[in-house]
Amino acid sequence: MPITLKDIARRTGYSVSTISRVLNGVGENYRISAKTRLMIERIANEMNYQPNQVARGLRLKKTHAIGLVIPDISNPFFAHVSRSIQIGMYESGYILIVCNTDENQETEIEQIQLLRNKGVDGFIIMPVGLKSQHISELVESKVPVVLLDRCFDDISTNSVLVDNYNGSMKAVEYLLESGHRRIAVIQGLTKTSTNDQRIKGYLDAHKKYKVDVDKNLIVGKDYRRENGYIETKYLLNMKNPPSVIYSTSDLITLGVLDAVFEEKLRIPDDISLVSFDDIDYAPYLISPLTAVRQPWEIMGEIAVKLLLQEIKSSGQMEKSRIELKPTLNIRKSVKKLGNP
Amino acid sequence: MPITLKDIARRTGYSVSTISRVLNGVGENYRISAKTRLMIERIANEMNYQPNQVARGLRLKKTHAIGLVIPDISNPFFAHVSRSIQIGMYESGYILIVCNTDENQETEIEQIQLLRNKGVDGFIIMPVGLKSQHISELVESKVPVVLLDRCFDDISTNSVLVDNYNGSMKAVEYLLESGHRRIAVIQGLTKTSTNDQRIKGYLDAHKKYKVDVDKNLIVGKDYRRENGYIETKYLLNMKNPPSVIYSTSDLITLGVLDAVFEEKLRIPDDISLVSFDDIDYAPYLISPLTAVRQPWEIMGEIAVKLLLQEIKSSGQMEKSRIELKPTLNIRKSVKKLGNP
DNA sequence: TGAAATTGCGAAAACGATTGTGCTAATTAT
DNA sequence: ATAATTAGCACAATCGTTTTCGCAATTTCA
Repeated sequence: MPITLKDIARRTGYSVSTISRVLNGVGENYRISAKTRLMIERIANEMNYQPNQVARGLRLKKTHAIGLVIPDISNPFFAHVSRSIQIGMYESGYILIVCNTDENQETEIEQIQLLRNKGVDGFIIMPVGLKSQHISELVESKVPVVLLDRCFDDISTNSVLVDNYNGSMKAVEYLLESGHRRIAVIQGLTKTSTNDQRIKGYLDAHKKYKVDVDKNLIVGKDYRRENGYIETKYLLNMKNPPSVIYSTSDLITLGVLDAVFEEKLRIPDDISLVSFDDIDYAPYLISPLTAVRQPWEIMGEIAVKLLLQEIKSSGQMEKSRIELKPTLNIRKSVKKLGNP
Repeated sequence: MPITLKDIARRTGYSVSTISRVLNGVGENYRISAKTRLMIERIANEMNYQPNQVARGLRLKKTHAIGLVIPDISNPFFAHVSRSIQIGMYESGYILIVCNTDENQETEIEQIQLLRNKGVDGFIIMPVGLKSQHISELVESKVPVVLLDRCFDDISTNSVLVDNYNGSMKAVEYLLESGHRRIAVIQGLTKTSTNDQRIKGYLDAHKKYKVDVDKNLIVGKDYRRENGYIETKYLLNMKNPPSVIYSTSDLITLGVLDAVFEEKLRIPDDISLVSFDDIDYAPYLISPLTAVRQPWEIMGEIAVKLLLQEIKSSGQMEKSRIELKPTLNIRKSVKKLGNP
């Protein structure tokens, strides 16, 4: 049985309220004498008193817990961001309740509701991105929220993301400059801001270079490894296959590699590859992977900062949307073609 | 303002206790008439009542939250296990409070205490492994605990781990059979069960093959990438360098790769490499990596199962220690040497 | 018809903390 | 000497649930 204030009260002879005040350091305000204070503190220590945070949460309507909602913790991008968030939040005295939505919109809605009932003080959400109403309800209820990675244009929230449009554009421009003309792209979840921006970048880069886009080269529908595998199999077996595959996320890239190796093709000799999301192992892949890197740690740290501010200002803060620049790490997975 | 039982009571004219009983589905036991039940349920739905889990947690002394304590969520091994645990727990109605200890023993102790105060119903802990007293205190207090990955022999807890000894032995035997005689090993955190078993496997494999061990080839001290980097730099520049480096974890392997590439060496021509912990990208590394694979998902699922049982039996269950077999995935990072 | 049984529900005490208000004794002021 | 302060603390309400106990009204039974 854990020690409660009542136990200390019995032991010391003082009342529960006095104990509470002393242990909260507001004894002086209530004119608790120094002698009493010291004695209470000593006994509390002796008994190793640990405040029950559930009770405190009920009374104060603050749990010092925040909900972290992510699609998939085993995805390196999310894992790194999560770590950064965890550390920042813990330093500020918050703990993290982590939920995986598995890229399922309904699961996300359900989990957010559950977390609200648990009384979390705020949310950092990397949304699936298909629906936004449940999130705008949060915002309207003045629940502190920060969106990460994907965002919505129709609701005003704090959000942290990378400039997906420009990152994608840079990557595709690089491909075009390298002489590629048939550039396949494997999309992530369509109808999400992130994906649409990346595709827009892809299209606009083509436009800028006055290269026509073959719509058949725009494939894929979600962020799973299988999506990468299936679409790559399809692309590689086209009558007129692409010379390069642009994968829009690290898990997709893994599927692409599965298929490329199954087909016994070599990168970049037989097929070039570029990826949005740079993983730790990218430099050491069989063909060091050219990839767009998102600043993980920074994204996490900024999200933490925004959320803490939002909590402090209790929803009165004006929302900020922070967009970070991704960088293109050029390695060796893209073949230079002679100007065609 | 969220709706409370009191609000529904006012609206319906019934008492808080009646509302509570009806919404908990035990109305019949208390002879609440069908008419009343239906009416209360209807109104509760209309008002979109969501029970306050903090209050419920206080009253029931059950939060339906469990603490997941891991060294580092950005490590792929831990990330995969965590995902598996998250999914299993969520299915059973539990949410996860996740803490990163950063391989710091004191942080771990602190976080476990914090989680207890938060009233978690149980723990799944992947301990740092240097101290065990705080964990045995948990067990003595009948708090449900499952240890994962690393464990302690001196306390009796549920634990799930791989057979590190045999996994390590298999890997080193393979190296010896491949003709290697100077096998360097980069350790993880020393004095932890996991590491010590792996080193024991390393030593016993040598013994079995009657090969003397050069103690200078046993290096390293923790699981960080930097450790892999530094020790590899050291090993590669010895007067009599090893022909193969055995890295005991994926993060270390990353550091090894950093150093090997910096030295412009080729794998396996100039230096062979084998790793404990198989990562998703292993087959696609510049030299497809030979590695010991731990069954992530299964480890997570078993941990969940054990914890749920332990919670149900409220600490009366006999503890089980479940050891899984790792497998050696042989790829191409180890050079075959002619029998020396 | 009166006692016993049943129906249908409410009051109130927890759970463990925080906090506004109030009360008594000692001290100070007048 | 009496009134006014002040020091030092306790009471009790509160947060939103759950649950034990019980009570009045109705029905059943003899």
